[in-house]
Amino acid sequence: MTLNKTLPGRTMIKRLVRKLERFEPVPPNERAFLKAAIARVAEYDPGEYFVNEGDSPAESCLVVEGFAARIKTLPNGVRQIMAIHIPGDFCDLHSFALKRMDHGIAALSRCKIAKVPHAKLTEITERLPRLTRALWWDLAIDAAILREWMVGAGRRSAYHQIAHLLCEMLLRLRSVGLVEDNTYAFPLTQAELGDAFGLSTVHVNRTLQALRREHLLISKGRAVTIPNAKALATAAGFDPTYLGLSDVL
Amino acid sequence: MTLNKTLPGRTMIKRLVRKLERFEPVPPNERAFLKAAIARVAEYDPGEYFVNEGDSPAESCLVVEGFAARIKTLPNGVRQIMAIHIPGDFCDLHSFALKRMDHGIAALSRCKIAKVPHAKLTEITERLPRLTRALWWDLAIDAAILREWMVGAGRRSAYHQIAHLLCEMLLRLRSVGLVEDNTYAFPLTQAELGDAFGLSTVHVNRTLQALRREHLLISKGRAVTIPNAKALATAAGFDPTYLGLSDVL
DNA sequence: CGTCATATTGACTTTAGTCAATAGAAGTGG
DNA sequence: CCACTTCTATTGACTAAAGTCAATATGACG
Repeated sequence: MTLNKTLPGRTMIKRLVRKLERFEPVPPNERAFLKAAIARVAEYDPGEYFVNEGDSPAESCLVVEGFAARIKTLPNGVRQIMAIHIPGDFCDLHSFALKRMDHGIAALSRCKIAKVPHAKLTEITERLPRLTRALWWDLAIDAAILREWMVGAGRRSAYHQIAHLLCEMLLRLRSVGLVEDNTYAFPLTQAELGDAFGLSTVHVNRTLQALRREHLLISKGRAVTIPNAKALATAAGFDPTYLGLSDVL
Repeated sequence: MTLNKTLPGRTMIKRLVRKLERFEPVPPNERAFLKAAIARVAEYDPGEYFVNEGDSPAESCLVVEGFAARIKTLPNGVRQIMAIHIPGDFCDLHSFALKRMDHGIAALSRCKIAKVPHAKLTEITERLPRLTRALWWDLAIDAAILREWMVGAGRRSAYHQIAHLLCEMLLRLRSVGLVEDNTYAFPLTQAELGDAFGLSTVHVNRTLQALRREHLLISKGRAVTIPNAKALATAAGFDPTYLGLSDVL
């Protein structure tokens, strides 16, 4: 972990505010409060956990740069990725209510995480009801994404699940300005994709090959290109409503 | 649907308050506010939807009696149950932030549902920060349950998933006083259990038989008895931490 | 008593998992 | 720049969990 306390708060919360404003405008005083709420910023390497299962954290984590994941580890060592977080996401807003974390949070790529003390969140609920509701909305979207994943896990084939995630990431990343030419950074390994969907690495590999064969996906290195978003969405049975985005595909 | 406006608010919110107090005491004024927030109470028959996918509800639903489920239906008609709600649960607290419901809510047994206008929830965020945080905590527990289901869907066998759910329901129902002699009402059909886990009815049936054969489960009609909770929990790999209950198994 | 939903059983199929080997890529230190 | 290690991706052969289809039983209820 690397500490970095000198960056301006403004760029830190830019993407979060952009996201929250999909719900309601965030006036200058709330923006200022959020900016000032960041106690520190830390950097982590891929694979590094910055919140551990069982912890009782005193601060919540805001992703500023890079990708992070919420992960549960079963007694037998098998892992399940519960959520993938991108810049602008509060990855454990809920943790401020929980006594013990039921899952950990790890960096998927090198990433920069802003820490907001729970005391500041409490203060928001005391003094800034509008912002409280905006964060509530963010929690609700987070839960909606989780539900969509749940449907995938229960009812969709490996092929559909992976196609669906690629669509979801396209929209989420686009909404924070991280997609260019239908291309975005996507640092998950095939093993991690398997952990997200409860699939074996082998099966993930074969499914990705199928998607590439059908020209729905081009991947080079850790970046992904979606040549035909509409076709991918159709193949995936993807309906973006749950994301609370108004974006067209 | 049947309307019923005459019941005292007090018994309506008893179980909710009991639950919220696991987080923080709920003083009389907050209790009174909640009581008064109930605009009406409705009754529904098994299978009846009281919130539909795509709705923009103006009120949230508190389960007073009976079981309800949050359900997503895929274009091909396949259903996925996202959550099972019991008395004392707010089943769509999050809906007040969402513009469109990404899932519906249906009665699993005959049930009695108290309706709380979203305006009242907004008022809570304006005037009762403590209660706001308690509800936030409730949302967080809800999400934790969803995550645990997600792990099940991804990483547990049918056998473990079903055993796990039986443990979860035992604790949740006990925490609201609905378990007696290790026995509780459990109105889900085998088809509905399948919808919850993404399993076929046939496979659910065979799995239940296995659990009964091993004397981990006794079921008569719509009631379920867990003769040996510890053994079931071991078989299920069940760790109750995520429920935020201090109950011993 | 008949109807409808629910539960059970058997035979066969499919999806995805496991094991094991190989190939590529990225990163490190000399 | 190269040899070396290590992680990641790919392939093949075989297995197992769970699905599908179809028939039958059981139970609740008007």
